[in-house]
Amino acid sequence: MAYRKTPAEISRLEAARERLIGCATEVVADVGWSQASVNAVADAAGIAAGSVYQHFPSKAALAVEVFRRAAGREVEVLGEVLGGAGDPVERLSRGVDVFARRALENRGLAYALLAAPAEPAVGAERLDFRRRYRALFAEVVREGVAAGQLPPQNAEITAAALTGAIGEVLVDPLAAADENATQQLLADLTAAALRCAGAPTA
Amino acid sequence: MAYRKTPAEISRLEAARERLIGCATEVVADVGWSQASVNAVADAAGIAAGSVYQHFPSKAALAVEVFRRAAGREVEVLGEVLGGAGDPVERLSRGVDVFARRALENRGLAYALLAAPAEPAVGAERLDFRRRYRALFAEVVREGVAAGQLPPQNAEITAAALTGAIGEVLVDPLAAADENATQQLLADLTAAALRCAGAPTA
DNA sequence: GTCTATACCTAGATAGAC
DNA sequence: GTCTATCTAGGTATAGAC
Repeated sequence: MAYRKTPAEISRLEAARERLIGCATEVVADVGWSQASVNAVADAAGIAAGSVYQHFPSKAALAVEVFRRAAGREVEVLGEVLGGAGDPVERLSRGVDVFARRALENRGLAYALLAAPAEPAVGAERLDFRRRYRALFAEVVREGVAAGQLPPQNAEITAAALTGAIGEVLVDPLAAADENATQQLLADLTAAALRCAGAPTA
Repeated sequence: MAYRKTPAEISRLEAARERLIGCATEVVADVGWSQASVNAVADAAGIAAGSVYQHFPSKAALAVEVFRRAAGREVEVLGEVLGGAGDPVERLSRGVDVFARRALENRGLAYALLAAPAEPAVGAERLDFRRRYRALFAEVVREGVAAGQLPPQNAEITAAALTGAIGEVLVDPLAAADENATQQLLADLTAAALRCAGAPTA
């Protein structure tokens, strides 16, 4: 009788847990937090509802983990683009484009991350991550101001406007049905974002 | 035995209904939709939970009425400012200021209207009203473009950015603790909004 | 018409068999 | 470890007394 779990046992458990998180993410992207009951998630993962509690102490804990994984990826990608090569305005432009593009490519998940009704624990995470998005935008705006590329401004407010604008576009279910519309939408959104930061219009 | 309600009866019923809506609005502004149970609302109104159903067929119907009243007031006020006197850029500036100011003055209600988790019926109303806000902003932006005061742009996207920026500011619980901070916040927000629409910076 | 009491449903969580 | 069955809590809605 083993007093510790063997490496094989651990990795199997890890795998099951990861699988559960992945399935839960799909369910949430598909039907939203409010419809993602423990039963629905367990069904999607092909396990019994009770078994979920082998991996997470509560539904809220699973939901938070799902949120953190997905939102964390977005913060990472956005951070790389905004902190990457090029002058601040170029990076801002690419950042808005990338953020919006990724969201439009996975609307269900983007909506769940940005706006969909969720339990308080997830709501708290959301506030935290929105602050992170805004902090990333704010930093590049500050750099642009420092470099003389952008006029003096409250970078935090501008960052909030950028985050809000992108979110608002996604919330509208009518937006961007086809590929051409998406391209135009991204162009218009990027233009509005650059104006918002005070960048000279092209 | 009267076959019809007397005027006195009707007005008493109306009054009770209005009172219920008012109390429900306060509860929602105070604790949010998710915590505004029928019991909580009935308690606030000083009636029994069951009596709520004398005035509304369901909790959802009451919630929708609460939302419509409150959101309708905001649309009306915003519409008057944006459609009032002055050139388009002036009106836009005042509109952003008024919208944000009213929201900051009643944060609980503003949060409930703009962002707080809510049941699907309320969520649908919210989408509808956000579109109305955006339509109002978009109209004045179009007028500004037509008048040559603003550069050519997608007015819908700009309007979404304005709505989103204001909403984003409100969601952050850290913002505007004191009066001075509120004034600065409004100034910064208005400046960002005007830049977003391409108005010449002051 | 309003209250009290309760039925009923949904959904999260648990216990014990296998 | 996973499943089945069950318990429980919270909240909407209803029934019947007053």
